Amino acid sequence: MNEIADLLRAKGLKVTPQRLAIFTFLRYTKSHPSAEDIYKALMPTNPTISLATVYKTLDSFRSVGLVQELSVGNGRSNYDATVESHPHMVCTCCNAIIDFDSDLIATLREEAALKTGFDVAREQLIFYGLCPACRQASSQQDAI
Amino acid sequence: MNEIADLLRAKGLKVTPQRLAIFTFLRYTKSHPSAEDIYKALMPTNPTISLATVYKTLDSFRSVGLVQELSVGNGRSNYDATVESHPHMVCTCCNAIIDFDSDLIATLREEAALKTGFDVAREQLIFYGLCPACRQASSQQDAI
DNA sequence: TTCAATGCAAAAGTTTTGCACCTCT
DNA sequence: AGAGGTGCAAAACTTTTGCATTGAA
Repeated sequence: MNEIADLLRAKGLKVTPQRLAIFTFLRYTKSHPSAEDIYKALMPTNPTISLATVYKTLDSFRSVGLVQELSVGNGRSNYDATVESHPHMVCTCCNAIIDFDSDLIATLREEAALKTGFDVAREQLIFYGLCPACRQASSQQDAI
Repeated sequence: MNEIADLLRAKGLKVTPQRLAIFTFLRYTKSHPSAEDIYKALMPTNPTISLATVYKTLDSFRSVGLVQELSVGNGRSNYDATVESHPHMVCTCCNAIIDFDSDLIATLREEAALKTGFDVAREQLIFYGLCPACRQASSQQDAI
């Protein structure tokens, strides 16, 4: 009946209202929220949730492979319920983080293993630039 | 005469003993140190240096393009005096960070721009895995 | 001389931890 | 009933900031 509860149970995690809320939120957003973003988003509907629980839960999820933790260099972690390896694009103006796909990842990973001698387990490919909206805003700014 | 002093001056930065020490250290290490690593490494020879100065200096260096700041997900920033875009390999066991090169970066960056519509300015490509030494150590561990 | 850099201490921000209580299984 | 999860407060860590002093140009 409850798909998300089954997913948690399948990973050996107890099903709690907090975990359901956090995972459901992450599953249905594309915003790559931080722990605090998640906490604030869930406050209205889950008034007793605590930030510490959000952190602990995200760590549990990460260690069983239900979410991916990103370090885009903003001093905090951002979370993504899409766990398949994929690159991210970060807007240096509005801080948006968006997903995209690339067929080059496998090749790059092989090259990395070959050139370094490491066993490569995963990767984090992050691109930085201006999103279309911010580019337009800044070019209008230039025209003033 | 002093190549590094000239480099700083060329970027419009005042030349101070602290800046010379920090940049020289970064230039001649391959270890991708954190601010605190740098502070500790310079303490013996520069007993009055402060951690705040290290942070401020690294930020100055970064903003004029003398160093690159990395976020490999260990909760702090690591610094690299090689500013050309290149991927990094991180050992999840001993935390070593090593550089390597790839000709695929330009292609990947083009693909990123095309697929997302962003103006891409830079990227950070980080691979995680086991270095040869740690792999050997862990396989010996397995054999016990 | 002037303006920027330094160093100290305090503050800010994120994440972790200890512990008592609660609740899934 | 028992193992594990939650929530609170405190602590730990990294980084930033304010400000008086120092030092480079």
